[in-house]
Amino acid sequence: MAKPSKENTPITEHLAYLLAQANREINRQLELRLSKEGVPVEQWRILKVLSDGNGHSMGELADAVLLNHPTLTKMIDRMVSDTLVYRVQDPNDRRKVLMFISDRGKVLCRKLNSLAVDQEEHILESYGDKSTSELKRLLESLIDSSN
Amino acid sequence: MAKPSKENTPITEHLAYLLAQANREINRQLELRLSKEGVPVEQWRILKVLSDGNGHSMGELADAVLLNHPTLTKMIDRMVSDTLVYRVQDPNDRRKVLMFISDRGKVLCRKLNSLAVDQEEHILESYGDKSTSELKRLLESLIDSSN
DNA sequence: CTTCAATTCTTGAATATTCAATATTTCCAA
DNA sequence: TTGGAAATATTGAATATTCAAGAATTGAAG
Repeated sequence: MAKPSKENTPITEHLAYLLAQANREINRQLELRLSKEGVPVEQWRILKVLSDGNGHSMGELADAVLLNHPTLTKMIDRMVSDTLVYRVQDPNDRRKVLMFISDRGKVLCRKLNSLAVDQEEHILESYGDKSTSELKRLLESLIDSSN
Repeated sequence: MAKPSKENTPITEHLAYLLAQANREINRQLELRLSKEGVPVEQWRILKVLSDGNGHSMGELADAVLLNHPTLTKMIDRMVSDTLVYRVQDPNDRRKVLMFISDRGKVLCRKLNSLAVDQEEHILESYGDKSTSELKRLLESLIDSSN
């Protein structure tokens, strides 16, 4: 009996591939909902992070919304033009810029949240309560174990 | 007691966000390994799909490797320049192009496979056998339930 | 103090991706 | 048959992302 080799495992069985595929699909669905308000997923994430009302530096934001710095800077430029967020120089460390959400941003964020909740509920229905929370748990622990 | 509302759930608890985060992290690690051979993850996927020796049309490939058509076309152009793959017009349907892997592509693919296996083994170690297979199972079923 | 390395953010050029339009071939209904 | 709609792949322009470099500020060692 030959020693089992993983070297020609089909791509569809790799964890990296399954994650990419699931992410792509769920993201596509979310995009579809949020497009009702003409907002890309990343902007919703930004608004959501800022909606705690506190100032967040660009670096902090970039980490939180999974974008690298230059991409975030350019996206924020657009959102500032749309008056969804605004910049304030950090008084304690003038290298930093603190981002805040505007009133207009808050209103938009609420609409987007409810569209996103719709999606989560749709997933819960078709995929099941139990599977969803179990999947979330496993993903969190995978992320933890990767640091 | 207020009715529990999901509308201000932190972003980190959304399934879409957890998937994006996990995908980003695992993909980053894989990228790092494959960069030893200077090959992007998508090219490895392409080689892997083609390494069954059969011809695959561009549409089929695009689905399999999670790229849209124009992006794939341009990536394939590069891989043809590198003589990793080659195009053949499908004799049965001349709208289609069949992609094949070259000998050079096969050699490279074997090296890449073993780098990828390294990663999967690293995940198994730090994350555990049980969690990994359970996560894979749940991801597969999520993908299924999304179609 | 002063100098120099580290941190933070932005910019511009290079690169990659996407959208819409095009070309080719096949399919099918009239 | 044939004429038009559908399927397949590519192209080019518009857009977005990334990489490397730069500007400003802080921190800290000498």
